[in-house]
Amino acid sequence: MKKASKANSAAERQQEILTHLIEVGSSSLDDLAHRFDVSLMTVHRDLTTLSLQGMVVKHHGSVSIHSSNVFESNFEFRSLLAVEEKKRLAAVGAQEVHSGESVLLDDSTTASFLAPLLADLEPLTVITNGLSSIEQLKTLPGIRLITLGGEYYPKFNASFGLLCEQTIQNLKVDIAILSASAVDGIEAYVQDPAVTQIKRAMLNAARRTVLLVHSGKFGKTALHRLASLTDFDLVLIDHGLSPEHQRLLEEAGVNFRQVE
Amino acid sequence: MKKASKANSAAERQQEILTHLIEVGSSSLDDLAHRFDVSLMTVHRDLTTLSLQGMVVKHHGSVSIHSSNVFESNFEFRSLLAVEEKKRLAAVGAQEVHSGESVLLDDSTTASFLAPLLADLEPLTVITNGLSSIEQLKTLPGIRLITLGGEYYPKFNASFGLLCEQTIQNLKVDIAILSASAVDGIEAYVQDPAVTQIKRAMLNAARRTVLLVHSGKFGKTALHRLASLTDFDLVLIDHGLSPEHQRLLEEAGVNFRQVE
DNA sequence: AAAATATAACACCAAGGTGTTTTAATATGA
DNA sequence: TCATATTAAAACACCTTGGTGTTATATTTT
Repeated sequence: MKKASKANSAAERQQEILTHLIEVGSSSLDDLAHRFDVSLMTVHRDLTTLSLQGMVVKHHGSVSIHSSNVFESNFEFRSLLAVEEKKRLAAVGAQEVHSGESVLLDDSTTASFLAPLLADLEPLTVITNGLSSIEQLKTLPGIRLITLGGEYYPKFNASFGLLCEQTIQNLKVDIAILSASAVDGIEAYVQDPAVTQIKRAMLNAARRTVLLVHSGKFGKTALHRLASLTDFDLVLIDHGLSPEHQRLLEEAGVNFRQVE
Repeated sequence: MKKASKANSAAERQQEILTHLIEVGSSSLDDLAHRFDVSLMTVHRDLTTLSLQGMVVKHHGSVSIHSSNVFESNFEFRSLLAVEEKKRLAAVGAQEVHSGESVLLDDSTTASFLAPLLADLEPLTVITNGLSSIEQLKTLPGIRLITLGGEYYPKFNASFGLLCEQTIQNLKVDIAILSASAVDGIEAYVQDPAVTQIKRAMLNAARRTVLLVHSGKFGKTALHRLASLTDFDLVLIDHGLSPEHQRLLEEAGVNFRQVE
């Protein structure tokens, strides 16, 4: 069991509690107090804060994460999942980008982890519709940032729609780095039609395409098919991929690499 | 002389000190200590903080603002000037917007003050290229937010360029609310060509147009002519406008109003 | 009604911010 | 160049604030 690291601030502990709750679904207050080594009162206070933010729901003596469908696809929610794996994927993905190139990043959390790693590669042109990436890139000197506009979706913290698609159609970039919601067989899937539309446009606008995908997304499916893995020039996956899936990819001729 | 209002936090006082320094250019540490009613030591500490941020430069016994040309046109810099007047202008400007309409906001600091005031007017569609406005609007429920993409300019914390212009040309909105860098006679001027281009496109895309302009900008000029004040359906100015300018506007038939 | 859980009230503690005093560094004038 | 005055920095103590735990009171469950 992961020992709860000593939180040095209230906000941090609340984040840790939330992460823990996402993993286990729900918990008793007693257990949380013991696990994070604070009093019951403090747990109460933390959970009240989290529930005011709409992150959890309190019952009598227990809490559970607030898992409406809406929430589960929230940017804030997704950004808490498998953070370490995504960061490693992003780190390896960043190595595919070379100084002087133009890079297209999608709205995924994985891409937003990649953004700050591009600082060293200046001069560089980065194009993205993700607000999180934009916020990080705007502070980096030497990076030319092109923002993609469109209709803003809070669920993804990014802009989509016709306006966005048309803009992308006017671009041609060196490399596009995307993620996907699910992979079944050698097909990549995405939940939302608006997101699918933009990712497709991005793929068409790039000379090289890279897919970053967490192994936990394999064997699942989502509503919209984005592309085959063979359509990508490179697919990066973390080390948790099952042997069957590995064999499948090899047989299909997918150019993939497992990081670490 | 404006009495320095009691700051309730260190960061706030540092902001106030910076604002003061922007107004007066430079000052002795003694004067600052007296003016803000703190000890010399605290002034030292505040100024060290500000100089580490590159905002001011310390000399022996005095400070001056770090006024490179770059800095003077920075978004952060401009956003400190005449904050109160701009907020009042924004408040009155917000009254021109009606529930259910579509609103175009430019990249100005004045417009960014207007953004949070739109929360009550839902349902509402807001379209802007200013990151500051976007950040504020994205948290408001009931507001449909359309972001305008393009090449990001750190100087204005917003996106401009051909991509942005083309996007705007595909839009038609109820009302556009803009600001300008300077007004000479009845002509409104803007410093930067990229900004001018986008503001012009915004004017063309709107049925009603409103200009928010601080009285301190009258009698000055800037590189690019944006439009005549008569081209705007309404011009809002704070109460500091000189009688000569008032007469000039009246004679020219400008539909203007002085707030408060 | 009794047990369990939630909230409120209060006291305590740690951290950051401030002022005073002391010491170091820098500028000024002969 | 040196002595002196002025300013900067360091050290320390005080105060305020936000966070925490304990105890007491209220609420909910069973």
